[in-house]
Amino acid sequence: MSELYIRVAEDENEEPMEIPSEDDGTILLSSVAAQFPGACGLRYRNPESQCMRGVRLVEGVLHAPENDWGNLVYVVNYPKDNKRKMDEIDAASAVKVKRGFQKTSDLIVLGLPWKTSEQDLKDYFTTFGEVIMVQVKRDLKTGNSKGFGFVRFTEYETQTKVIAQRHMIDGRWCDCKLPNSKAGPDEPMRSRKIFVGRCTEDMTTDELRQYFMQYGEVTDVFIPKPFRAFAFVTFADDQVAQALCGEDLIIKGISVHISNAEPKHNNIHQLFPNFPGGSASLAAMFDRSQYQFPSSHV
DNA sequence: GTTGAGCGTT
Repeated sequence: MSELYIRVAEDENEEPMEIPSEDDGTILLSSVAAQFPGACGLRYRNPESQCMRGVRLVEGVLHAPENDWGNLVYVVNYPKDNKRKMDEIDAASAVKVKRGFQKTSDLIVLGLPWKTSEQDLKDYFTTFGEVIMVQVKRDLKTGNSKGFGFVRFTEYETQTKVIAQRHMIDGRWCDCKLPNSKAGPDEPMRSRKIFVGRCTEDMTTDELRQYFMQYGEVTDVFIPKPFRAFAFVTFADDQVAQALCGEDLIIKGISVHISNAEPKHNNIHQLFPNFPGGSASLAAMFDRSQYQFPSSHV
C-alpha cells in the first residue's frame, strides 16, 4: 500500500476526488459510494495495455491491482452503464427486468358508482398525474354504466401509486388493478425491498450494504433483532430488487437466498401453524413487528 | 326504473 488516499473520478477527464483506504490497503465500495452514490465498482486504464481494467471487488471490498493503487486515477462504475453485469445474474432475471420495463398499461377501475362519467374519472385521476385515456363501460342499449372502467397514465410512477391505494370516487371505494390480475392495493406493487434468507449472525448491516451495492444503490438494510437468520435490503430501483429475486448469492462464504419481501400482513399462522402458546400470542408478537416474509415461505 | 363481483361492442 502506497498512500492513504486514492484518486477517483466519474470519468477519465473529470476532476478526481480522493477516497480514503482502509488500514489493510483495501478500499470499501461504501467509501466510494459515499462520494459517488450508486457506484458499484472501479476501473482504471492499464498503463501498459492502454485498456480499461476492472478493480477486484469481493463482498464490498475493493482490492488494489497487484497490491498497489499506484498513482492512477480510478473511474467509477455504475450498474446502469453495465448491461453485462445484469446478463451475468441470469437469463431469467434479465427477462424479469425487461418485462418490468417502465411502460404503462391500462388499469381496470372496479366499483364505480353508476352515475360516474368519464369526465368525472378524468378529473379524479388527473390529481395523481397526466392521464392518457379513461373509459366507463356501459350497456350499449341503455347507456347505463356497468360500474367499471379503464384508465391509463403517462407515467409509470403514477400507475404504481394509483394501484397501491384505494380510491373514493363519487362516494364509493374503488380499486384499480392490472386487468386480469388479483394484485390490488394490498398486494405486490413491485417491491424495492428483498428478503435475504439464510443469513448468519455475524453478518452486519454494513457488510450487507457493501455487498449489495454492487447491484445498485442501496437505500436501507434491516436486520431483525434478536437474530432470526434473515434480513431486508431495499434498493433505490425496484428493477434491481426484482432482478435479484430467486438468486442464491454467496456472502462471507454463506449461500443466502433472495426472494421478494411481501407486505407484512401475510398470514403468519400459515408460517408457524403449531406455534407453542397458541396462535394468539404469535399474532400479537408479529402484528407489532415490522417484519415481512417472502411468499415462498407462506 | 332494479345491481355491486368482475375484466374491455365499435
